[in-house]
Amino acid sequence: MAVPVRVRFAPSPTGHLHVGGARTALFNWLFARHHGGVLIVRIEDTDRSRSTEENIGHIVEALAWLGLDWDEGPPAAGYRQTERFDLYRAHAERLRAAGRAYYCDCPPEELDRQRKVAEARKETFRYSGRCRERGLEAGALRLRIPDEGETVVRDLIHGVVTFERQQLDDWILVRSDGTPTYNFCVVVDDVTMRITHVIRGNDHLSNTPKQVLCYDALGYAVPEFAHVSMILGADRSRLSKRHGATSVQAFRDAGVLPEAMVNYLARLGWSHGDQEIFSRDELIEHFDIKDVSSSGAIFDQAKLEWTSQHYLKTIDGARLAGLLEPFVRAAGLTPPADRGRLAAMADTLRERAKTLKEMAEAGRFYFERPAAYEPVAARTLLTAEGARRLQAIIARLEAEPSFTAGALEAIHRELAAALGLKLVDLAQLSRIAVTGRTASPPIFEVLALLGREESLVRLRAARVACAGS
RNA sequence: GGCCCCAUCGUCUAGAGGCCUAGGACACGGCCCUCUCAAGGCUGAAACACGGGUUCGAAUCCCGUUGGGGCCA
Repeated sequence: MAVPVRVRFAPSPTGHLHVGGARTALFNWLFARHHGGVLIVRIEDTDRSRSTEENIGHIVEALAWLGLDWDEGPPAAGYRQTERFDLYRAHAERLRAAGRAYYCDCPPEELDRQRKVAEARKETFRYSGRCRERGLEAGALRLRIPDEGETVVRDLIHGVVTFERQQLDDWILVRSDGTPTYNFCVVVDDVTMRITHVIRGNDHLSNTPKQVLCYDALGYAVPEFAHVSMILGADRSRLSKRHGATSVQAFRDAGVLPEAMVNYLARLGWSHGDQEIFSRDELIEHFDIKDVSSSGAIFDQAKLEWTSQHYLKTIDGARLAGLLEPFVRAAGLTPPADRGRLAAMADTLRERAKTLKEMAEAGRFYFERPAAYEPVAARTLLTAEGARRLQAIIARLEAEPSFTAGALEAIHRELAAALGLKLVDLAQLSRIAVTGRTASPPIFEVLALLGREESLVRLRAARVACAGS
């Protein structure tokens, strides 16, 4: 491998990290790691009005949460466009001195007028080139591009994409107020950072020929490009807030595991045979940019939840307990001080929840006594007869020395047989008494985890709550 | 409006001319398991946008149409 791979992820800090951005970052990261290359994070903050320090923090935090590390970039200095203006100015000057760029003082109103005329004639607007040979000393700096021929973009995902130069024009590198334009900054940055592969969103494909022309004018080799399709909402339009949660942070706060997010995002538009679940190492091993789909992909919340649940089911118990704890607190509950005990509780919950948030809610009864009983079930279960049955259960449990799930189940079974009932009759009674609900983890495990004392308190309370008692 | 990209089940996709009476996964239905709910197992329904070519043969190649998305401001 002659040239080491150098890729970059270049977010604009105008908001939280969007899942589309996260996927682009992931693909860059996977590409870099697969090839043993370097990933650079660059902050594109030239839009000062919308870029904030806070957002940079959010993006960095979200990347870290996803486990995507970078080799160059923040917090080191020099990786923000606002810190690189000297570089842009120097390159602009070089182009101007070499005659590859020239100043233009055409008033914007005139340009607008021409644009409207072109539009009315159903033509592509092109700058007339009026100032090309005027030798102006100031104004907006335009790139002089060849009039004829075509500019070809070789894309690793789309193949060869051809653009007629007739459709392109002498675009503005630096505005008359001295600020460099987006496309110019990107080229200068990618060149000076020695980027070998530009992996970015499909929305930039149309800008690429302009950039290629700029590389040419600067005398630099054009990098490889890979334009990744966009993530769409259910209506096939670009995924945005109105489609629901779109920021990585929102999914983190909902309690989706980072490995689930990474797995889901990787499989959205990329595949490796029929495999659905990939470990981080498998992703790195199998990832090939050529396998990335060229068509847009709809973000499917249901599949993300399935992926999330898969990881919840398989994650290490101790780690699960650690991750669950803040969600329990966020639900206004107090988790047990004993982490092992929390892990045991989480163990009974893990295949019943799609997110950590759901898990905390589903396990609410572990941390507090039921404040109420599910009304419909209470009406049929917590009756005078229910009270008698509860009393029978209580009597047996009071005498039971071994409070294990196995023993508790045996007790319920024996009692049911003795009373001429089915196990479900007593199990549901205990369940609503202890959890307040009709659905919960296996009730005997719940009782065992709660312990004799707490279980009995709740069973007695339910007996008292029975109608006619 | 011009240019560019895209098009296999509802969704993510496998498929790189014969292996396809189109496979997997999510979601959905049924059955089984079962103390509830889940999870799990089995199973069902569900797609090559349309029209032309090329070829002995096309989901796969070419052209067009339609539809969607993006860029330009």
